[in-house]
Amino acid sequence: METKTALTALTGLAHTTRLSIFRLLVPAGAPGLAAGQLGEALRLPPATLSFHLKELRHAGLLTQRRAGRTLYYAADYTAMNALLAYLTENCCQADAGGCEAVCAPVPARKRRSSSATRRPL
Amino acid sequence: METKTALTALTGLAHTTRLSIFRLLVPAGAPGLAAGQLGEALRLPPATLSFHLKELRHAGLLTQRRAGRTLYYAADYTAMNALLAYLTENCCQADAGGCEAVCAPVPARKRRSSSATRRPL
DNA sequence: ACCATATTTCCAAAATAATGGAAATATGGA
DNA sequence: TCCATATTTCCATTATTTTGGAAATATGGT
Repeated sequence: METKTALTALTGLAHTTRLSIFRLLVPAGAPGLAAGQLGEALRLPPATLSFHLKELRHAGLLTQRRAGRTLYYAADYTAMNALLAYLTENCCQADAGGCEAVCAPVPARKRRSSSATRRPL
Repeated sequence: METKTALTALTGLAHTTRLSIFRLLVPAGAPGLAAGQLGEALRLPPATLSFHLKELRHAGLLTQRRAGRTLYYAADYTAMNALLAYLTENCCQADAGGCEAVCAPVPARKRRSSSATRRPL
């Protein structure tokens, strides 16, 4: 992934409203949610919502699909994965302690709290 | 991880200069790099560099360590992991296709390009 | 053709973030 | 104490982003 791409993705997520939108869409999967549903859930004026949806879409984080009058937005998992990969690239190159402890994949048995048991999207 | 924390972390990374700094520090591991080294590598005026380092530090992404006159900065892997976990929380809840294909952990054998073979930091 | 709904685009005002020179602080050495 | 090096803080200027009302566009139903 190119730096510029990663940067737009990060900028996309670096805003309260947009992060909320994205996080509503992550569990929603491929069908996604209608713009209206998002607007109601987050209580946003249409223009504001639309602005942020465009932003996220241009950042490659959302896909758009029309069904009749309503536009459905869904999280783009592939883009998300690419971003995560970009951020963690070349981790653990240095051998000085502190890295390995955290870098090592979490053992399958005895999982820690959800925040520590990430798996690829 | 709290939304607010994730948001500061994302805002921290959502800037060319800061993303560059962070990515220089990721492979540098625990010893990190001196502010001066970063400034030289990125050709930044001291005030600008300092501004961004503070930003990253307040975002919890960097740790600071003094050795004599020089300040060393290092990437905070724990914070990074928490952020990644936060972003991917509740992935794959919906069963409609498109998610599983991407969500499934990459098979150990026959690894794809580096951008597809992320492992925890 | 006309009306209703869903959503977007336009745009100007308001808010927020970034830049870098100059002065200040911190540390170490002679 | 005095000087040099490393880095930060101060702060005014400049640049970028966000907001939301009003008007425009898109689609579907009658």
